[in-house]
Formats: sequence, structure tokens, C-alpha cells
Amino acid sequence: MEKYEFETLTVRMICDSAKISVGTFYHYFHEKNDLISGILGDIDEYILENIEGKLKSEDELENLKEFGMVAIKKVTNNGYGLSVVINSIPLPSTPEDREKEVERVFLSEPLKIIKRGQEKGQIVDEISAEKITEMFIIAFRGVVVDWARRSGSYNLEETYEQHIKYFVRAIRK
Amino acid sequence: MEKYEFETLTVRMICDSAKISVGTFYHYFHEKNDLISGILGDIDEYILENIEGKLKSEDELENLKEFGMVAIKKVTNNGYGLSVVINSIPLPSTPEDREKEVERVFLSEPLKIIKRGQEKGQIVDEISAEKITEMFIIAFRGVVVDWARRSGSYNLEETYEQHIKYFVRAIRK
Amino acid sequence: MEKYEFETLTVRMICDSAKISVGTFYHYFHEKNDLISGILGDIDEYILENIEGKLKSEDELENLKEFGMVAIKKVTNNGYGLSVVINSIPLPSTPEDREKEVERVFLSEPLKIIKRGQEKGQIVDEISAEKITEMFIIAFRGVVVDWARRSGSYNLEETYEQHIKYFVRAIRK
Amino acid sequence: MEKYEFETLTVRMICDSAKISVGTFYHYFHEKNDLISGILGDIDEYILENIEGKLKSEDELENLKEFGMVAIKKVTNNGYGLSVVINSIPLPSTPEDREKEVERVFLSEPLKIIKRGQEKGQIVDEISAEKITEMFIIAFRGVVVDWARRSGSYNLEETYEQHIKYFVRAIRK
DNA sequence: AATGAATGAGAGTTCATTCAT
DNA sequence: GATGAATGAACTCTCATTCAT
Repeated sequence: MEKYEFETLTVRMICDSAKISVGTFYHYFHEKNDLISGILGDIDEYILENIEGKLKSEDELENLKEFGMVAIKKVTNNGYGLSVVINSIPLPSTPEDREKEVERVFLSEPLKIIKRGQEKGQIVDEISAEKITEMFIIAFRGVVVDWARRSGSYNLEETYEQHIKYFVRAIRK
Repeated sequence: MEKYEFETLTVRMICDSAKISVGTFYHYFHEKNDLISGILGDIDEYILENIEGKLKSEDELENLKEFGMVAIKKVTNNGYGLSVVINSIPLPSTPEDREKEVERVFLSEPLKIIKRGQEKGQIVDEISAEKITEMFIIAFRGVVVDWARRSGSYNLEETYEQHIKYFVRAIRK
Repeated sequence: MEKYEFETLTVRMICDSAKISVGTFYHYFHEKNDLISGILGDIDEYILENIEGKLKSEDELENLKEFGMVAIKKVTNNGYGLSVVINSIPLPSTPEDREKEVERVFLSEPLKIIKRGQEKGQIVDEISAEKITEMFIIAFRGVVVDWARRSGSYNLEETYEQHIKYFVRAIRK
Repeated sequence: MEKYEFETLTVRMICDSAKISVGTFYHYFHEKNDLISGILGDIDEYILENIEGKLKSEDELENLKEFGMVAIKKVTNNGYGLSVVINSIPLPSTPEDREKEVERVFLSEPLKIIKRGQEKGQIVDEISAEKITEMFIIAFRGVVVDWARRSGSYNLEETYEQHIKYFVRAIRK
């Protein structure tokens, strides 16, 4: 899942790349979209495993930065094929669907960090922690999308590091 | 091109919506992707027309904000069908291709503003104006993509206003 | 649509046989099943055209026989490809769906004949005209299915003539 | 094999229902169609067991009716899954293949009854016993097919009883 | 003997594109 | 210039069949 152009990712491509047959794919995934939940789960798992014991700075903004870098590494490690998948996931547009989304580590974890940051007076609180989290996620995805659409032609980690640096600057109290 | 789901925008849909036949479409556009240059041109034209005489604040960051709001309005006015198209444009990944991209108003205009801002000492200069412009564009697109992927289920202008507000805060000297 | 084995009739087969492309098929039929209504319509039309002025015997059982022979001719003329289609039509199983089915010439016409036959005292009336019609149709289809499943290896008209002869004998008062 | 829709009966379905694995299925049956001979054998066995000592009416038409009812009961008992299988059996279309078919109890038994009926002068003899048997079988299958195609939505035994009643009336001398 | 993961041909369907009218 | 019927490659998904364990 590493070398595809930004465009429609087909089941056949996925299978060729993973060296399995179409039948096998459908043995494990009920339908193409099932890939997504598997991948989202992978990302969450990866994040959980890799932030364990890492986010212990007193400065919550440092922790947020750290969190972002861990997440971006998962994307980098898997080539931009992964980000194609991530970015083809239809996002929830109804309030109920959004509720479920929040359960994901990728969303709940930064929210926790930001809340703590507000409590400690490190992060602006004229705006809710939820809104800030949203902005954080959109910014994260914005960078990933750009990178994927440019066929992974630049260093994602470096670029994201710059973006997150200014993001943190924006919300520091 | 106004009310379609974020997903497949077919030539047939476009033609039906524009009340022309498929044949006519192909008489004017060599292929589907040709639509894009037309649309990009439209956006640039719209921006040029609408910022004329508007960006005269002494604070260049205000001008940048204004520029962003004008651009976002073009997207809003055209429904998310437009953003689908915008976001399906393959971005240049080679240096030469990037050169051409810069010529576009959508890129050259904010770059000018940011440069003036740096000259006036209003914007951070530890990082090049080009890099900041890049971040500005990625942030802009990030919001638009999110909005389109959620099928235009929230108010884009309001949301972008918030994002740009913090973006500006991030790069203010 | 003439030379296929009794087995699944594929869209591709239909198209090859009709010498049109798959795309063309889908230009005219929304989905594969749409073929069916077209074919049912054809049969009805054929029957209507061919019984006009023919069913004027005083003996309604003769008219019923005549009707059956006209219908079977439509099947014969089109080879057993047609009967494959006929027999792959899912039959209505709910009362409401059955209502609609009755509107078809293929069902309404024999019903009329049988009713007249009962009025004239030519046909048994210990059982409703509707039930008799049902038996008539099932018998008709039974013969066609058998013929199709034996790959059209015998003379359908002759065989049906025999069957209808005894059917008529069964319901004669 | 009891509760499936009229349409696709897959090997997987059969195996799940029989609580065996697909592998086991293919250990016993060379291919899916092999199921059929087993089932045909089952039907014959069932008929033989259930008509033993039953067909002793002096009126051979009564015996034919009885035979039909026994056979239809086998179908009813097994739900319409069975009839799907029955009706997907490719019928012999060459004379040699037909020879073999005749050996089956389902064919040979009614033939015997009808022959006796003709000898006793109870059944019409302007037409051969073989032809009458053929009509009997086609009529039997016709009802079963209709029932299966309507997803078993009515009482098969009752309906067949009516059909056989008139069939018998048709061939009575 | 028994399992079920793996296979891949082939099903229905979509859609960018062509071309005779 | 304008039309839309026609094309066919490519898509997602199904399922009879195989085979290592």
C-alpha cells in the first residue's frame, strides 16, 4: 500500500500490493469500506502504544506537539497509501455520527491534553477545548492530504513539525 | 454543480446541471480534468475582482485575513460541488510544476501580503514568506476539504474565520 | 437470445447475442431485471395482436386452447432464450404484488375466457375462475420450463397442444 | 436446507446449514452438482418407503393421486430449499440420457400405475402410458416450481391436491 | 477425515470518452 | 456547434473450488 498515486484506491490495487487475491480480501473485509475501520483501529493502537509514558511534560503544549508527531509517524511509516485511505474515509456529518467519532483515541487523546492545558492556564480558553481539538485535527489532516496529493514528494515529518509549531504558538495563552 | 455529494462528480452530472449535453462538454473540454483549469481560472478571477481596493489595511495580517475570507466566499457561493473539484486537482509534485503553480493569484497574492508583512515587521521572519504562504494554503484547503467531506454540513465561513484568526495569531511577530 | 443453455443468463451473453455493448444495454435498461418488464410487455403485445378476432368460437374451451397456442408460439418463435428469461422472473409472493400481476394480458385474458365458459355452463364451477386460471398458467409454465431445461430438444408446440387438450378435458363440465 | 430464498443456494449455505465445513463437503461430493444425485436418491428412497402397502386401491387413479401426494410431502417436509435443488437439475435432453432417467422410482412407479390403469380400462389409452407419465411429471414439477418461485408463500400440499384432482379427471376414461 | 483461508474467473454495474447524425 | 446513443475498460463483489494444515 505504498506506491499509489493520489486517486481512487481500488480493491485490486490493494490486493496486488498486499499480494493477496481479491477473494482473500473479501474473506477478511465484508466490503471495501471495512478496510477503513481496520485502519482507524490500527492508527489508534499505534498511537496508544507509542504515547505511553511519553506525554509527561508539564507543558501540555509540548505534549500536544509530541502527540501530533507520534501520529504523523504512523502515516510516514506506512507510505502515502495509508493517507490515501485515511483521506477517502467519509467523515461523519450528523451530530450522532460525530459522537461516535469522538470515542477514537485520535480525537479523545488530544482533547484530554488540551483540557489539561486550559486548566493549567497554558492554552487559550476563550474558545472551547472541543473547538481547539477540531482545529488541531483539521490542521493535521490538511498537511497529510497535501503531502499525499503531492505523491509524498517531500518530508512529511519535517513539514508537520513546522505546522504544529505554529499551531501551538497560536493557541498558547 | 451545487448539490452533489462529496464523492463522484460525473461528467453526466456536470452536464445535466449545466443543461448541456455530454457531447457539448467534450466539444469545449478535451477531457474531464480540463474542467479544473477553467475552475482555477474562475477562482482567481473572482478573487482578483473581489479584493480590488479591499486590502488597504496598514496591518498586513488583516489583509491576509480579508484575502482568505474572500476566497472562502467563492467556495461557499458555489456549494461544495466546487470544493470537490478543487480537492480532486492533482497538486504538482516536481519543482518545475510548482513554479507554474506560483503564478496563480491564489498563491501569488497571499505571498505578496506576507512579504509586505515581514517587511513591516508584523509577521515572523525566522521562516520564509514562501513557507508561510504554503502553510496558509494548506490550512485553507484543510478546512475546505473537511467541510466538503462532511457534505457541507456546517457553516464554512464561520469555521474558516476561526481558523484564520488563530493562523494569524500564530505568525504575528 | 436464442442459443443459450438453461442456466444463468448473463448481461454479457445478452449483449453479445444482441450485438450491442454492455454500456448500450445499461443505456436502455436501468438494471438487468428491467429486461423482464420489457419482455413481459412484448409477450402481452404479441398475444393481443395475435388473438384479435380469433377467439370467436362458441365453445370457450376452444378459445382457451387457441389462446394457449398463440402464447406458446411467442415462446417458440424466440427460441428457448426467451423462456429462460421468462422462467427467471421472480414471481410475486405477496397479495399486493399478485394484484399487479393480474393486470397482465397473459393473466387477464384467460380469466375472461374461463369466466365466460362458466357462465355458459361449459366449464366446471365448483372451483373459482381465478383458481382455474392459476392452474392454467402453472401448467403453461410447467411445459415451457421442461422444454427449456431440456434445451429445446423437442417440439414445444406439439407437446403443449397435448397438455392443453387434457387440461381442457379436465375442466369441461 | 430449509429456509433459503428461491435464488442462489450456495455451497457455503448448504454447509452452514448442515453444520459441516466447505472442505468436508468437497470431500464427499466431487462438485456442487453431485448433491443432486444424492437428493434424487433421497427422494426415491422416501417415496419407496412411504408408498409401501399404500397403493392398493382398485382405482389406479386413486393410487396415482396417492403417489403424487406422497412425493409432494417429501418436498414440503424439506422446505423449498429442496425444490430449488430439484429444479436446478439439468434434465436429460438426449434419448440415451432419458433412458437412465426412467430407472428412477419417481418415474417408473407412476408409469406402472398408469399402465395398470390402462389395462383395467380406467385411464384413456388413445395416448401411451409413457406420454401420460411425462405429463404427470411435468405437471408435478410445474406446481413445485411455482411454489418455490413464490418463496413457499402458499400451502403446497393443498394446491397440488387440486391440481392432481383435475389431472386425474383429465385422463379418466 | 476435517478444516477454512485462499483463489480467481466472472457476475452486475458505472462512467469517461467517441462519433455519426 | 450540438446531441446523446454507443462503447468498453475497469470497478466492487460473489462463489465454486482447491489445498496446506
